[in-house]
Amino acid sequence: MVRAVTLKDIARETGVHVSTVSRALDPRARDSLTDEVVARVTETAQRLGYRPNRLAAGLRTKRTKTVGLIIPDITNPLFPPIVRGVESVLEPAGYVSIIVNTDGRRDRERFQMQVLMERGVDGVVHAAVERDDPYFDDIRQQSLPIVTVNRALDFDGVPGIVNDEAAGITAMFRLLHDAGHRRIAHIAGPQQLSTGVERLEAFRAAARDYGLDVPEYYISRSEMFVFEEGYRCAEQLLSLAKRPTAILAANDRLALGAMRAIDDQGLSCPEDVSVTGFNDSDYLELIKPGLTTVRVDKTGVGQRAAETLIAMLENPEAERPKRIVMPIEAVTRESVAPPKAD
Amino acid sequence: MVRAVTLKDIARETGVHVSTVSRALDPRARDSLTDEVVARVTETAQRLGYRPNRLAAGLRTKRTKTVGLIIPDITNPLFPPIVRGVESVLEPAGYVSIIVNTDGRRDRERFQMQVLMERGVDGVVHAAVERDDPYFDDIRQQSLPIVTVNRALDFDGVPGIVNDEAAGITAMFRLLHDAGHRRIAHIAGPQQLSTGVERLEAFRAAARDYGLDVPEYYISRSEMFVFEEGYRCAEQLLSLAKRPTAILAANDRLALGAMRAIDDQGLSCPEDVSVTGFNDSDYLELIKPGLTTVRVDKTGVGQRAAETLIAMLENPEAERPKRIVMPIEAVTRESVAPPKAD
DNA sequence: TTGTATGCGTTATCAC
DNA sequence: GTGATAACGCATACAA
Repeated sequence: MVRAVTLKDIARETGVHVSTVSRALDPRARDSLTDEVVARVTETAQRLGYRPNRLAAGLRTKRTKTVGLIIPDITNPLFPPIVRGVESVLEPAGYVSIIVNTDGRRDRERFQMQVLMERGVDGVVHAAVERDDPYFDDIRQQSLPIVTVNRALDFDGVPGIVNDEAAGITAMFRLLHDAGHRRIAHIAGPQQLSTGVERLEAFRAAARDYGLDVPEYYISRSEMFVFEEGYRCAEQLLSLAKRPTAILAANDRLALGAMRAIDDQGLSCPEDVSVTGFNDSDYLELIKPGLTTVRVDKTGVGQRAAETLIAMLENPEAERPKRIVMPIEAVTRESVAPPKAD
Repeated sequence: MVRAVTLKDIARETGVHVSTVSRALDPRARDSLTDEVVARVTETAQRLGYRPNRLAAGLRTKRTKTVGLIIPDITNPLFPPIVRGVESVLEPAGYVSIIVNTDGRRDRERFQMQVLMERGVDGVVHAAVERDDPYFDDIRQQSLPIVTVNRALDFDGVPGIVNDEAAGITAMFRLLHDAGHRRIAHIAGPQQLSTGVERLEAFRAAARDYGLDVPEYYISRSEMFVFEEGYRCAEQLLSLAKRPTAILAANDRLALGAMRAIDDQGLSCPEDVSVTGFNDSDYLELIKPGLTTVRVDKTGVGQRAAETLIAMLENPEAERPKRIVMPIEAVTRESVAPPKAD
């Protein structure tokens, strides 16, 4: 930190008291002062290059205009656009964010939450929640405002901005079914994440709606939303006697892993096996075959999350939304084709 | 912010004075106290779940254990690994970072720097500097410790962690030359960035070393390191009467744009035109043909930058390094092939 | 070895 | 309308 211009300096310079300077610089208190004083103070502040010390203000007011942003891993391409969305709303409102990574580990989640509390964050945008984080009870008791984004908690009380998982999965299922597929397998996401369970449930529901009886061995559960797990699960599915003709993966990274596995087995996508993803990650348009997937508005969820949090901060009494579901869009590329005749 | 346990609470509970509690919790002051008191205080702190208020401490000590991290745009895949590198070093040292995006705009750079100063950051890791930022003079006078990463300033006094641009470009040039190319063009990066100029200089030097006379019209200057600019510059180069057989691009995104342009002209890479990039962005292994490029240790530069900054913070008197150059590695994939016979 | 007093920069609550 | 004063939570120089 660095010696900076303070209210005291301006007070000395203008010949008024510090508290007057403080008022003159506060839009809400300004009108109790003479226009002349306000003008002199603001001019001097400008001239001296005054910048408020947020630490001191925060110490006094208990509001730091800082929010925590908890994400699993910034190198996962899903999150940078969410982060930008959050910040695009925070910045004009005068907030900054402190970003912390959990790497999907619960102990780190708790630890990082403590780190944020030490810094006196006004609230938290949480993009790394697991369905049943037990420590959330504590958090709620401390009444620290939290909004989850992309994922949701199993219980209410914490607003969550999520995507329309059901619509997305249904759209992918329909695409595959319409192309003629009847042996459709699912690579499910981790079941401790809301996205994992909801997409699996939606898959089952879609199958039911289409009157398709999907055997249990057509559902392969991944441990994490990563390429390697997609590869592993796809290998399993492809080795089945009754090989599926299509794989509906719970996200893009799983889908990419599956595509690689298909390739490595001497098969090809989409001729032998069709594949779909979820998220529409940024770089997907560059790969071949283009992955048919569900586009989610990553920036949008981030923005909504930030807006929701700020609303909670500026108006603590207002009723909090429970869950905001954002619309999705199906993106058709080349990874889906009709199944080969048997 | 939320009502938390303070030193005062612990003092009341243990029957000693606040200052004693403060000392007992400070490793450097601890040894001036009775073991018994230290034990009682730490036990109580533990039990009550005490967490220091960093704002108050920072207000008092002028050190917040917070650093600013200025980047152009977190959605540019080059930066997340750098950010992780920085944080992997900051976190164990008890620091957090406030990340701000400049979008490559100077006015935003200044503004964000102000934002960081208001927050009392101890120092800044700057990944978005332009070569001759004029306001850097001010900054240096304020003696706010700064380290640049990935890019460098033209003048000394601010340590910079950079990659070995010359070695990277030379390696790509050699690959192309060894494959038989003699008509090698360059898509240069923006010349207000150190990476842009240094890679262009290195290109010229390499050509000289290989006794190749590269005409000026084989050098196409991009305005930004983006796909679209790579496309535009490549179109220019491909429309030349004496079409180059290889394009050495100043980074991966320019290279990808060039590949698309080649494709759109009915040509193919690498059969008709070879292409190389720089950075080895994360998703490159997924695209076809695989891009031959320069791998830079993104996490590594981030780590070194954080280490350097922390060293400056903890030991302000020590001499500061001027420039740290990190080694690179050539990555050979499929985008380079011998030129077609004329 | 421990307690007392003070101040970091700001804002809020009093007076005048 | 403006000034004086206290307090936020902590760290430290000084006393005892």
